[in-house]
Amino acid sequence: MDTTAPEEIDGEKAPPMAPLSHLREPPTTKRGARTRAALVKAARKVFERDGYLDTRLTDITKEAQCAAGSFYTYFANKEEVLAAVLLEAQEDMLHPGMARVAGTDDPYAVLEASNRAYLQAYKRNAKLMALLEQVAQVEPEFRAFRSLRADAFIRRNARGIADLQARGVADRAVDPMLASRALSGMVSVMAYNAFVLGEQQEEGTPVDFEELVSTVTRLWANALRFPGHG
Amino acid sequence: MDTTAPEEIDGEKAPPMAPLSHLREPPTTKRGARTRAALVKAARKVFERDGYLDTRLTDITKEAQCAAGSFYTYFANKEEVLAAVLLEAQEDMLHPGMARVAGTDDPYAVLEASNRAYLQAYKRNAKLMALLEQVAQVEPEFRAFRSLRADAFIRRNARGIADLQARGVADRAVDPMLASRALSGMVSVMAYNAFVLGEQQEEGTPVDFEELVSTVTRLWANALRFPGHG
Amino acid sequence: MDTTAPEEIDGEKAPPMAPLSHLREPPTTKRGARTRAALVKAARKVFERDGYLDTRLTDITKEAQCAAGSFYTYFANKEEVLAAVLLEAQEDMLHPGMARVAGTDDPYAVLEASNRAYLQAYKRNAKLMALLEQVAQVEPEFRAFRSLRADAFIRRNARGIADLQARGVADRAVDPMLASRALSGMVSVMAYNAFVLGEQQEEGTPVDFEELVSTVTRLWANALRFPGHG
Amino acid sequence: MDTTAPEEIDGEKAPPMAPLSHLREPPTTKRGARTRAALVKAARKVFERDGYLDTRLTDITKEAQCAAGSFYTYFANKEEVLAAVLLEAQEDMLHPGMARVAGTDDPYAVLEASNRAYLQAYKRNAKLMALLEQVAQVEPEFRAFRSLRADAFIRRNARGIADLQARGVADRAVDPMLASRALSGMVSVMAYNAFVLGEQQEEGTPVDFEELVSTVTRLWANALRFPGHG
DNA sequence: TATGAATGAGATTTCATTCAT
DNA sequence: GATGAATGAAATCTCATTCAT
Repeated sequence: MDTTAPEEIDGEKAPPMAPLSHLREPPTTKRGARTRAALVKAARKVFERDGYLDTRLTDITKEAQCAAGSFYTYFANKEEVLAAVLLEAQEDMLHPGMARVAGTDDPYAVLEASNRAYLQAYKRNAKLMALLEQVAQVEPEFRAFRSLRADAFIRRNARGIADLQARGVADRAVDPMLASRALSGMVSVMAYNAFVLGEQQEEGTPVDFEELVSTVTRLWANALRFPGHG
Repeated sequence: MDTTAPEEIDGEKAPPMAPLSHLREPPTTKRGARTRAALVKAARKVFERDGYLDTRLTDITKEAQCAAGSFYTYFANKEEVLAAVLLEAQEDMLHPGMARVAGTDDPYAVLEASNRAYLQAYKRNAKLMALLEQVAQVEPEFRAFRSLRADAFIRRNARGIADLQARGVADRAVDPMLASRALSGMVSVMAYNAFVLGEQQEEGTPVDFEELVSTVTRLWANALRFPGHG
Repeated sequence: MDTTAPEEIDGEKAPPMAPLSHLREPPTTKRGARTRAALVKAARKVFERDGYLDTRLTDITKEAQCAAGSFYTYFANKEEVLAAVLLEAQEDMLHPGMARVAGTDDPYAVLEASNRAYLQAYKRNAKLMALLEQVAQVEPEFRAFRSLRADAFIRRNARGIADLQARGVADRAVDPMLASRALSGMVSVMAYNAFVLGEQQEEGTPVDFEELVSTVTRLWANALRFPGHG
Repeated sequence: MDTTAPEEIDGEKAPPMAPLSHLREPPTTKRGARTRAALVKAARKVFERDGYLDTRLTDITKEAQCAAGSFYTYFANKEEVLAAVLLEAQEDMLHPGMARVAGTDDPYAVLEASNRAYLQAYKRNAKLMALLEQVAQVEPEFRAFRSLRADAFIRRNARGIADLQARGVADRAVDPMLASRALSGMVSVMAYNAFVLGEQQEEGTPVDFEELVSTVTRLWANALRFPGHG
């Protein structure tokens, strides 16, 4: 949707992951760094496999092939490893290789590219998104993080909508922020259904990716009354 | 959106709550019925207050003013009480006092009434919806129930969309089912954000209910290219 | 020393064991009462045998022949059982079958009887006193209890000293409270050395009980300049 | 009380701190000596601040600004550092800059000077005395050390009492050793109450130091029936 | 049916001590 | 000697579920 680098949207580079930054000092030695990395990697794997709640700390240390006590050298509890996991993944989750469509200004093309990029990123990180949804239901800290991530997209898209309204391309009757909430939400539910729920239940027709992209794009464009795509 | 009784949508009366029907025989004595009812009522209260995961069985029995052991006379575990709770509430959650707009066939008016009814029902049962979202993340059984509920709306709306397409009122370029998924999803996210998340965090502007209704209705109508609302 | 019932010393019946009264509801059933009693009894035994610090909760439940979890039906932690143990024993520890010497008003005889009673009670409860000394070093709550107990005696004896001063029998040059602190302290150290330390180290001459009584009594009487015992 | 150098009291120079002498070879290098000294100093500080039991080895090494592992180069465990700490302090604790009252032989004046010196030393080392009391409840090794220290004073004072009895100044009816135990104990309890407990609880009237000295001295003198101080 | 105490598996967490660098 | 991460044996505490009364 938008064509600016995400950091510049609000005119400032927001501190990312504010709610999750209770992290302690990074290890000083190489060995320490290795162990910590092994723990984070193991945590991600186990979380994605078993879910946050069913994961016991020892599952993580077992997977990381270290002693139970070693966990506490780097993290105070399950929440903290999860924060580390998300911190490592957030770059890819938040900035989905932006939608700069070469050589065009066509709003529809830009919108489609934006949606495609979002959905690709969602798909790529589907397991982590599933995890985030689960954790957000359980730990307020991560509920805040989920909101943060959602808001990043919503604001970006709101800015895009406002631009198009200014250019006379989008319906001026709707509040850009509210419309963005609704339409961004629409895309994210579709993504959740397709890539999270769609995977869990083997049955059912998996939606075709391109059909997904084109459907949400068309609905979005129509909703804002882009001209000429009748 | 639709104008038919919900049960007839698919041409058959689907067994509601299929995933939740592991319930045992109802109590035979009056006393038993009273105890069971007290437990279900207490469970709903405690679940809504503390969340599913943080609720201990003894919290429920304490609230119901009966002994811990009595619980097992009626339910095998926490899941079963929750099923009972949802079963009692599902009527209101599924059939939001339908949108039969007296004396009009105006698709826009019907759509708006439908959305208003949906959002009102969501708001009315917001705590239960929050609970359902939480539980769906944790117990596959209830994930299925959540899907069931969502699908009921989606199918209903898909039928509505197909009707409008047949009448030439809605854009025929989109698949009615896919469009319904997207647009129904859009409305439900908005509801979740407004009535579940909006309540949890005291800060922030609570969205005005009528603005919510009109925004989602306008976007929906536009997305399907209803004529004449330019 | 004094001849009044201890409760009346301060003109009011002080709430005994104030610092230790975090006890929860007593069990309702007979079975519960039995289990609780078994736990308290077992706790006393194990505490006296192994010391407070080296006692694990499971040692207590093992001794009481019940499951580890049952402990928490009655007590929140080790401190609480200890409080219960001390509560049960406090009567005997605080009111050592008072020194009412029949048919005499002889201050020396009264003093001696008082000291004998004190030392007998100390000896009788020597293991518990040892425990209390240990715990007082570790848990502030019990430090307060120890002080409470000590103060009960000190105030009682201060009252006795003041009486004797009024009757012209005791040296008026000393502050009764300060003198009582010193002399009561003297007796309690002797008791601690004899009955706590004396037992722990098998070697060494165990002091003769009557010699102990007569020595502290003589020193006490002299210190206050009782007349006529030259 | 006594007028002889402490080492000569028993006619022999007793090996001081016998129970604590499991110490290993002193470090050979300067660097080693420095590290060891830092550890002992840190240990004293942390022990006095947090108590023996609540002190973790890493608290000490952190305070000493060295690595956890370095601790084991010099000490086998917590007990050993404590022994080192006490060893360094024992000189001042045992030989309180003796009471040689210039130009007088007045037993009362000597006694008072002796008590003042003892109480001053106690006050000076109050935190260490508190520590010693705590540790004595927990580690038999240090219980023995505490006894050793107490006995040093008791024997010294017993010798003094015997001298005075020989000179006809003190009551011959009491056993000098037993009397010394009682009276020395009296002084030490007062010191403990004033300087250890008195500090812990901010409330309450702190006893005036000189009043303390004069009270215990008067009671002590009276107890032994020093003549002429009526 | 109702009661409420008893059970015990299982998860988290601490920290003295070891050991590779 | 010094470092600081790794180890793993405890110990506490929770709570769903059972069961005797």
